[in-house]
Amino acid sequence: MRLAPDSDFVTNVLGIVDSIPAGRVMTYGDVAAVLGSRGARVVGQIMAHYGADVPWWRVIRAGGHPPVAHEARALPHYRAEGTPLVLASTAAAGYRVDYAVARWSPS
DNA sequence: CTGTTGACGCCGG
DNA sequence: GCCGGCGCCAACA
Repeated sequence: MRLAPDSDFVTNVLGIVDSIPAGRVMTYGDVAAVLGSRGARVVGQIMAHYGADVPWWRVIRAGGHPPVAHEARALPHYRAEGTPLVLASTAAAGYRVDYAVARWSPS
């Protein structure tokens, strides 16, 4: 039951994500806000099915964590793009994006 | 129109 | 600072 690939909502979301410059990130909630909606979940759904064509790793959760099942997959991208990261005290705890610095707002 | 499903967000404990 | 619960929005059966 995925969202309509030809829907404006999907097109807008993918467009916004694609407009995020390297080294910057946006939360699902921010992307949804730009669309005038608070459907942060919907944005996640779109990313899950159609995010393959956009830099999905630049879209993170409000807490600064990458998608729950993709943190390891996104890390190399962040390192390559120079995205501000905050390594956890313990290596096992993983890492999180320095949202305060890497935050990006489309103009 | 109602129910179900999420790569989510915020608040309270 | 971590964990759990409730709320939101869009699309499909």
